Amino acid sequence: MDTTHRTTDQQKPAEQRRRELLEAADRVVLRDGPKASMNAIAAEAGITKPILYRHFGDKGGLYRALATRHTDALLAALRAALDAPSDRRRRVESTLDTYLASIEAMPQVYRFLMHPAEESHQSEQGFDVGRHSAPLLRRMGEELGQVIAERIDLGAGGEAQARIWGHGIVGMMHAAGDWWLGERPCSRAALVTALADLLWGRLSLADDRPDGPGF
Amino acid sequence: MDTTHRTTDQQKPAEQRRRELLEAADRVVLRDGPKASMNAIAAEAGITKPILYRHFGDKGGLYRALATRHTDALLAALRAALDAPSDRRRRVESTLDTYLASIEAMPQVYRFLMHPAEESHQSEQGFDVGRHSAPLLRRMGEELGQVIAERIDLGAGGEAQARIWGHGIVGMMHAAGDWWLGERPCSRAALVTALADLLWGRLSLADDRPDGPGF
DNA sequence: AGCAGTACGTTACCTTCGGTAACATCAGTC
DNA sequence: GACTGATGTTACCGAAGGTAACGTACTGCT
Repeated sequence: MDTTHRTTDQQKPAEQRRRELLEAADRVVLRDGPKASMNAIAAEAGITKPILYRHFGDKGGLYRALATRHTDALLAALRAALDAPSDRRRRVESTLDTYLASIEAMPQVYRFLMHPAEESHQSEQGFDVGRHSAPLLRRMGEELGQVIAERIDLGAGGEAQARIWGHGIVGMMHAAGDWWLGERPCSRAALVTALADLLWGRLSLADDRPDGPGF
Repeated sequence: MDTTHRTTDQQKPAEQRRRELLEAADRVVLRDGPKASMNAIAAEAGITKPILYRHFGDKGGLYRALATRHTDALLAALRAALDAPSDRRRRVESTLDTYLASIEAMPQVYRFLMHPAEESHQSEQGFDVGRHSAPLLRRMGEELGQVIAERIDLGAGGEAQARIWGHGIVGMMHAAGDWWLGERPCSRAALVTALADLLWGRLSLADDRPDGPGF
């Protein structure tokens, strides 16, 4: 009963502490890349491992908390772009550009979220991100599908179609963005235009090459 | 000099042995999922760890060899679908269906290739696949981009655009397929049609919902 | 004042895994 | 018969995730 007093007194510092730990983890991940170990994170936070485990349960818990911070921000930005008051094409381009700008702005975070042990030459035991990146993409796909279903009249079976498109478009965005971030073969604007063109059916409209059968 | 005799005598069994080991690894991966350990694979092959390391260098090497077997088959199937003698839409649908049929036929292999430690409740140290799934998607994206560039006349800057589209389409296919494989929300044919429709620009052609602004 | 509870923190340890060194064995060659 | 080279073994290392046991400071209660 009277524990409420104590707990409320402690809960604020607890949340605060949690935030500090997450920020420390963030710093380590940004510095050491995805091969950051629990020991390293604990050291950066000025504490030791068991505290991390008391706060986050296991490594997955820490990662989940860490990922949520970033993915929430990304999702909010995407929702804003999706809700902007302009025509459909512009909104698609704006959404694509928002996503690409985000991953361009924080490539370290992005790589951590999406690609586990990228540059670890020894003992490739990084954060097991493959298990968590999928949920992120799923979330984005589901949300986009929902937006499509809400906004566009696709007739019978439109909701199913909208979900498929949501996941498909997110996957397209993700794969193209990932490749682009690695090779930087063109400007962001060019990539956005090309992807929007693809979504706008230019693949079906382009002429065949004269020398061979059409694709 | 005369070592040639010996080496030729040994090289055939060596290749054979390698195949046996790969098949054993395959079995373990299919059975134990992605949490298969080198010890488990060696045990399944009836040998011990160091032999695996002599054959494949490190875990990445084993995985690469293992992945190559499957991805080569997949890529060959995709190439065949891409080269079929029919119109562009049919070929796109056929390629999508080939990919989806492949991952549907061997979901275990697919999950192993794409998702690391999916269902490991303890010590999530699986094959570090996130590092290798990307290269597979990259390869597919590059190949598709090349095919698009070869077959379709996209005017100036067409090659860059074709590469973007290649990676984008592969990403779309992959993400939608991954989601579909997990939830099975519809038939394969329906998924193929929906994705082909998306690629054919139906997103830009559909009407807005009457009650809200257009997407 | 003295006591119980609770969160914080540490050291020391366990297990598992990837990876390797050292040694043993059996084939064919000179 | 000694030599070479591949195949196989046992035993081990280091690093990682994760945990148990213990100590400590602060709190409110009696």
